[in-house]
Amino acid sequence: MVEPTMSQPLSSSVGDYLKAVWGLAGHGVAAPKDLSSRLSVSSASVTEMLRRLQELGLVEYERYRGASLTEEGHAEALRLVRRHRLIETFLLEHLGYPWEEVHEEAERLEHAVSDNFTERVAQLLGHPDRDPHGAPIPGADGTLAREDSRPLSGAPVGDRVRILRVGREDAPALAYLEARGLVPGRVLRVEEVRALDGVVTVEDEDGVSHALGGVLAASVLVQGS
Amino acid sequence: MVEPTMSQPLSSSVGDYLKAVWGLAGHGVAAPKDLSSRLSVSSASVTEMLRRLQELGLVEYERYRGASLTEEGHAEALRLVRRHRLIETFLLEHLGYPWEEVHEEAERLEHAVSDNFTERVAQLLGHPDRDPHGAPIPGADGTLAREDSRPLSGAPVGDRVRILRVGREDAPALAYLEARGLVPGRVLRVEEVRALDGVVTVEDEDGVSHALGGVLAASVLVQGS
DNA sequence: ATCGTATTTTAGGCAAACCTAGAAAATCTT
DNA sequence: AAGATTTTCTAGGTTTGCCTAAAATACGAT
Ligand SMILES: [Mn+2]
Ligand SMILES: [Mn+2]
Ligand SMILES: [Mn+2]
Ligand SMILES: [Mn+2]
Repeated sequence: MVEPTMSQPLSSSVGDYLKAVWGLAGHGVAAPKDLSSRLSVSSASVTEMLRRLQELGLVEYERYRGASLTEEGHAEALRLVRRHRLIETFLLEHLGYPWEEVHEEAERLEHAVSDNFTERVAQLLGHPDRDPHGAPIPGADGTLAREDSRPLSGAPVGDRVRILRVGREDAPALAYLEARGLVPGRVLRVEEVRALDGVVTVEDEDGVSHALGGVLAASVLVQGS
Repeated sequence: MVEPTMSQPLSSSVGDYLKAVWGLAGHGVAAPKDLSSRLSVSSASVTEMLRRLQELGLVEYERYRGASLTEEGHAEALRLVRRHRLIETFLLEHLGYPWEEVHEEAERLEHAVSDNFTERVAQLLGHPDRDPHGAPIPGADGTLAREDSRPLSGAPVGDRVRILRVGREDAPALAYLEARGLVPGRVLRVEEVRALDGVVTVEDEDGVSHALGGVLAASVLVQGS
């Protein structure tokens, strides 16, 4: 089913656009505005690139609407996401990087490593299925495990939940969460979800309470414990 | 003494040009023709880039003669060489890459990794002073150990010598040498250096003889055992 | 010293990614 | 249904890094 158009390797810009479309919309349509702000690039640049990506057969693009990934584009995006997440795991586990620093390095390395490198790292790591932030690592065959989690901000008060994943990649937020032990695997009890301002208060296993703003709480993904 | 012009990071092209000047001439002057063939780039491109490198303060360039590295350019070249050689060592020792495949991967990764990454790898490896091909690894402070070796092609017949380094980076030659165990550390006895065609015959520790063409023998660097 | 060859530079182009400014289209508000 | 606002596209421009073809320079050999 996949076109055999294995021409030249794609540039890092192209790759980052594909990842952005995937991250924003999955199989759906990503709006130029959202791509522009996610990639920190002018909307003129987005328009231009989307046209090129369509030319390359990587997205389906409709003017004034946005772009969705073709099968080929989707496969390429997932391949990059796999690399990114494996590299993050490697940096943390083998090079001793702090949790909040792995993302930036991976963002560059994902474009420079070969498939050979990627698979050797996967093997070294024992083929993990989640990265240090709890995000699932796509398989080498392009499959991605279904996610079964809800944002902490929508958890019922009183519930015991386990952090499955942290859907953030900016260093300050990650450093803050790690300092409080709010990392994947941690079990919490939901004390309060305040309607007024969205602040969520939780108690961790050591009896310590943490209050998280609505936006931050929404990026902490949990599953019923 | 080093200018504090720590502006934006240099591109991989710029880095590869600097490494090429260094590899061809060290502190001396590298000719455009040699850069052109080493980098597989037209001479017009070389002229253009040398002008830019001068503009950036990385080389001193004289028309129709070539370019030599400034202090800053030299430092940058050595920094890349350090990365390259550490990465090669890491690929071999920790990811199980075959000897002849490490160079190509390192050639790309050297431009994508951070100093942080590099120094963490150095630590993981125990701060090695030679890479898998026997080439010395520059220190983080920009120092490079003096080399005390001679080409095998110029060794006196009858001498016992130890391979210190293999000055080649193309996969076929490396694969050939490794298949015969002609790698750094191996001790050989020089049986014949034929004036006629430069072919060098050596006997290894297991009593096996090897005949190497003049060009290949010149790239095998040895020291008196 | 001059000729012929090799090397280097110049001139002119091209593609990838970015940008700003302004026009056009879509969407939200009243 | 306008009008105002937001979003997107178009037009035109820049930088980096490469190219080919042709002119200029340097060098080696008679
Ligand atoms: Mn990440
Ligand atoms: Mn990236
Ligand atoms: Mn190498
Ligand atoms: Mn390189």
